[in-house]
Amino acid sequence: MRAPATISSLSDTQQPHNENALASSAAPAPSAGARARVPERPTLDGLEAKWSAAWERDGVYRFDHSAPRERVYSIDTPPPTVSGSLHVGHVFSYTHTDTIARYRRMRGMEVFYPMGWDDNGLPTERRVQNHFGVRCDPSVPYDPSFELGGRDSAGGQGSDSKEPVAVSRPNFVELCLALTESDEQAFERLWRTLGLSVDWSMTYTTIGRLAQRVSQRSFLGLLARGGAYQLEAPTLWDVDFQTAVAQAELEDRERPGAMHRVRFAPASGGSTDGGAPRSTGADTQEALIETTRPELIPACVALLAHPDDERFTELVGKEALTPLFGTRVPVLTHPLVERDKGTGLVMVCTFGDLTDVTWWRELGLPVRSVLGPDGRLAEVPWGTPGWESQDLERARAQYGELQGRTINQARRRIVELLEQSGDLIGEPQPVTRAVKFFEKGERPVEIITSRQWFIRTIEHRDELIARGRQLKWHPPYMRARFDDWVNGLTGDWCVSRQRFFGVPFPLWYPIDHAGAVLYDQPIAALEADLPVDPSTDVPDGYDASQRGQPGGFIGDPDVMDTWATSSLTPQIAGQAGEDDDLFKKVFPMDLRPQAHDIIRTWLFTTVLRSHLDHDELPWANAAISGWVLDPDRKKMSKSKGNVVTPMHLLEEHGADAARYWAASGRPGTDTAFDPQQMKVGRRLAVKLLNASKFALADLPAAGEALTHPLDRALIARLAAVVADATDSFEAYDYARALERAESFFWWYCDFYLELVKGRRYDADPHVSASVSLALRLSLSVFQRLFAPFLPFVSEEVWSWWQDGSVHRAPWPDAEELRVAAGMAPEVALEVTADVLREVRKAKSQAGRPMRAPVRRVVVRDTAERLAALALGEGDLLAAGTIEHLEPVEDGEFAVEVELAEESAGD
RNA sequence: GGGCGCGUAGCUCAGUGGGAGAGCGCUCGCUUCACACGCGAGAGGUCGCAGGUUCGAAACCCGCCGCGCCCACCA
Repeated sequence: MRAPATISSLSDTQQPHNENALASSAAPAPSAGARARVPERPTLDGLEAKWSAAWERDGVYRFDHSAPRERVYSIDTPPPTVSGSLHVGHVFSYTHTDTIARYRRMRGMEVFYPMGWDDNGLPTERRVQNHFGVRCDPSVPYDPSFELGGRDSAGGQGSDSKEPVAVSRPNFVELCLALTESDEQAFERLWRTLGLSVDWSMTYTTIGRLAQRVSQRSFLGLLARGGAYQLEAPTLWDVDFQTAVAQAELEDRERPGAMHRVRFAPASGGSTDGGAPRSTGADTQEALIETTRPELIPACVALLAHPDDERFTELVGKEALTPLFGTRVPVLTHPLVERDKGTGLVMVCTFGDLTDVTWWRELGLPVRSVLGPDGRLAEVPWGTPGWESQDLERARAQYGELQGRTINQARRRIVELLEQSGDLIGEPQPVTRAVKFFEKGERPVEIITSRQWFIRTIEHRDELIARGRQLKWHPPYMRARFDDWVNGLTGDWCVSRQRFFGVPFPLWYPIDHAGAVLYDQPIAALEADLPVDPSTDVPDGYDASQRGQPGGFIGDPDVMDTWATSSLTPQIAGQAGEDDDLFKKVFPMDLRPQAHDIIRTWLFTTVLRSHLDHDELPWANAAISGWVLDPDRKKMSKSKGNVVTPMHLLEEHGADAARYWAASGRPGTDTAFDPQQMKVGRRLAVKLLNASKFALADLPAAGEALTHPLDRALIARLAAVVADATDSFEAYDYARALERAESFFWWYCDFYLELVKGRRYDADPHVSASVSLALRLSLSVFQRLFAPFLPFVSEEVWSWWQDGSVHRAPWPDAEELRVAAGMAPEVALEVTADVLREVRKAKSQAGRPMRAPVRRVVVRDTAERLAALALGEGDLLAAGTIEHLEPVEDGEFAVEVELAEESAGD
């Protein structure tokens, strides 16, 4: 520990960038006696442009690859979806992360803080299709000289009448890349204006070659270890995008529907296959079911009752006939059937919902599929096995009324048919029920049987729960959402998508001499060839002419789920398998910042992939930010029309002010969008300018030590604030760190600065020496405390008197301040401020100016506080323009103020 | 149906066992030599409701009400 006298030696500790920054954290004096360069009229205008250019030029945020592992703090930055629009939510959450990054950097860490752009996936495809008027057709060969036909912007010709132009997948991907590039530039401009301390030399994209190599390499590894498999199975399917989707991508939406009560006639003559229990003869009990999806009646494969439901004991074991189609279906039991729902009897279709899949699987029911991938009822082979009917002609005729129609059209039609046949009992009852949608889709998801790739997930459930406990969550209660999700998983992760702008599966399949594709014998790409696009690249041992030919090969047509790439952001940013030295330094990462709505997707899948590939957590900490709500407490969204353009926000209020608002939102908490808070932030920034100007302009020489009791008390209180802010940052509570620094700073300006003005302007250097030192120390601390939040104004005021960037200056150290303060009489500052407040009140209530002279002040207080008051008496008399101070010992604090006559002085 | 979070001044929020607070807004006053993007002062609250623990509850426990979010096999 240092003695107070050594403070003066701190004047030479000013360091060039962060060299061994942990060694010392107080840097109060301007370098080598140079006078501070304080502008005549300090302003916030133009600071964003000035300092973001300077930071870029000086490489202030450049990651030092030579730093040892122990000094690296790595951040798994969320790559924003660039084809989406920018909104204030981005400003909000990215600011949170940036304050943490800046704090760690000032703590002497080399911060690995890359930016990524999430440009693959459906949102980009949709924009490209509309923007360029094209459609991707993987069967079209690549055209290297493909030019856009003037379909975009200026031309205008044909944009309304023409069919979309079919282009190859590589050409389509080129168009996606072209369009996302301009989006990415807009994002980068915003981030730079906001002051994110990102190292822009490490930017990646989720469709880039690096991301593709890492994704394909990871997939091939899983495949080789048996962690990935393909299966022909019922899959969640979006009929608009015509692709499989994953459980994690579903959301519920309330939709109006109708409940239909439908009659199934008993099947006479018993079962068609001899094994099943036979009807005992003349039973005539009808089976009534209720359904919201009558259009799936032709896909019905069974009726189910609860095993204990006595109402159906007669029926169970027999068969019923589907109305209209006359297909025999067995009546069975299953414990998942709820007796009090509907009629107690439920129709199982292939497939109406996920429960149907469960029943189908567990009861070994056949598949009778009517829905095509385009969401229309497909042609079905009546009369072939599985499509029998009591009356084939009628079945064909009735089904003909439905075939080719969309689900909704078919539903309307079949209700009419059921009415006509008398199988609809009563009127359909309107109901509102939750329906599962693909989160980006516009029609409910269906379940369709198809061949897809899966990553094994379910069997790792317990390990994943354990990983969740290992991870430090900020705030801690967010872990519950992870646990909920993992415990609720019902199937492995389907990662294949029947789309184009994504990472292709690095696989081909042989075609046998009869022309059949051998899906169970995939040909994996060679590691050295990654990334590959199997739609244009040729597997080892084949040549291009064999594509699609008997004895040749065919490429896997699918791309990976966007989360299959995003789940590897730590590996992509850290260049796993590309730059092992870098990867070892940054992985596992220190921090994953993200919003709470994608815990089940991004956070979960990243934990899973890291667990499968590296057998460890991808990061030590997860900091979960909330959302930005509009003043009505609803989530801000484009569709509600309440989105404020972030760039406009930064221009109007200034980046520091916007950051102040963002940083006031506590971790994990949804926060209302509030321009008022930005005005408050701007005031704080202006205050820092002006307080710095006061403290630094023409400041008399600093002394060796803090000799005045009020100065020592101030530094002691400051030490406590630094300790509090530091503890808060260590707990990832940037909002608390800001709040502590801010409230003390306002107190400092209102009381301390006013109290010491007399000594600060005193011509006698013996009088001004201590306060000069205190002002330097305190200003230096405040400028650094605010640096993570208000990087622009902090850098500005720091530059007036210090070399190097404040953002590479050491974070203030509470212990050093305590040592400098020595045995500080903190109560002296308290009681002096208490009396000053009373004097101000008296002047205010008398309507007099603050400099109005005071003849006499009587202070009643305890002996202890009066003794402390004596220590600050000189400053108090000057600040309050008081002639006489009269202490009276008394238990109760009370102040009498006698103002001088108004006419006399003025 | 299950879970998580929230409910404190008109607004945005801090406060987790012992004086009910901050900022904004509002009212009044002050051209004070860092700052009028300022300074000073003031008004304003049965801390969602009801019980319990405790000498003492805004805080801890139980129940209820309201809001938000997540999850669920929602026929």
